[in-house]
Amino acid sequence: MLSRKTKYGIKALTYLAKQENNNPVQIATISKCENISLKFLESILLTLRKNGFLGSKKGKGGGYYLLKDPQEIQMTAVMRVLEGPIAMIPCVSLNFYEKCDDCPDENACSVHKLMIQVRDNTLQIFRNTSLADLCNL
Amino acid sequence: MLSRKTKYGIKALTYLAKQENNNPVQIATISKCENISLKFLESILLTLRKNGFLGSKKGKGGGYYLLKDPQEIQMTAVMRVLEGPIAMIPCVSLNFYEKCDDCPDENACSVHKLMIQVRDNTLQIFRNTSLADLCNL
DNA sequence: CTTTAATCTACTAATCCGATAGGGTAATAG
DNA sequence: CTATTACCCTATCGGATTAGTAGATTAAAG
Repeated sequence: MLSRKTKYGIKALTYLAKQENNNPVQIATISKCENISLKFLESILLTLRKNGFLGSKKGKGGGYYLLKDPQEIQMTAVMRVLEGPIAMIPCVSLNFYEKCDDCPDENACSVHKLMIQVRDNTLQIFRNTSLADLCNL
Repeated sequence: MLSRKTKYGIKALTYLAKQENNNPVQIATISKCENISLKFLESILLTLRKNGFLGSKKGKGGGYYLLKDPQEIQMTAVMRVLEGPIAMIPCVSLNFYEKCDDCPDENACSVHKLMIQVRDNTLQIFRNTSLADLCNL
């Protein structure tokens, strides 16, 4: 399941990408327009800033704004920052790999092989989709 | 993330499918061979039985056995029973649909459109994979 | 009929994680 | 200086996951 965090994060990024200019937008504005809990959105935008997606400006006229061109923002990067692993199980994760404690041999595991297929397919979709694509779709 | 329940369930099904004959196999046997907590596995096999995948036999010489040919068991069915929705978000789920409370218009939602693609791809993999395929892979 | 080997059922518990709320701090514009 | 806004820390609440415990039920074997 996709967490609300990721869902809200993507929605917020989309909102920012749709702005005409790249002026700072207040958290409260996004919160209202997208029906997202203000405090929750606050923490989400913070992580997006710390991971290089967003810039921020404090005080009057402040807010958040995109740091990169929406076309340069791959969904793989967004997903990994907000949701964590893209794979459904750690033993097939590229960036969050972890061995299963019950599997003596990964290559003999039926679940492993199945989930590698799912991962590869999902990965391809996210790689081929940028934030700009999301706005146009 | 794939739950342990699903992972163990698939492993157990695979184990049963690999048996020469279709004689009942005890929970304890599967539990030991696949390193799965006995009581947890017990409840998983129970749900698989209640959903028509497995038969059971009580008493001496009892255990669980497959009710269908492994080739007839689609991974979509297994996933839906054990894991629940295949989609990453309820608003794009075929069998577990639920409207998002924050979305006034689904068709305008960027997350929605993205997740439909992921769902379709994942679904295709699960549809094209049977329990027999898992054993051979 | 008794023993034994299994599944079945129900209750409980620990742990973790998602989601959200509260309150205070820091920076910035006017 | 004051209002505005992002920043940061903490606590909480609920629900799902992953088991563990105790006993009931059923069926086969002798």
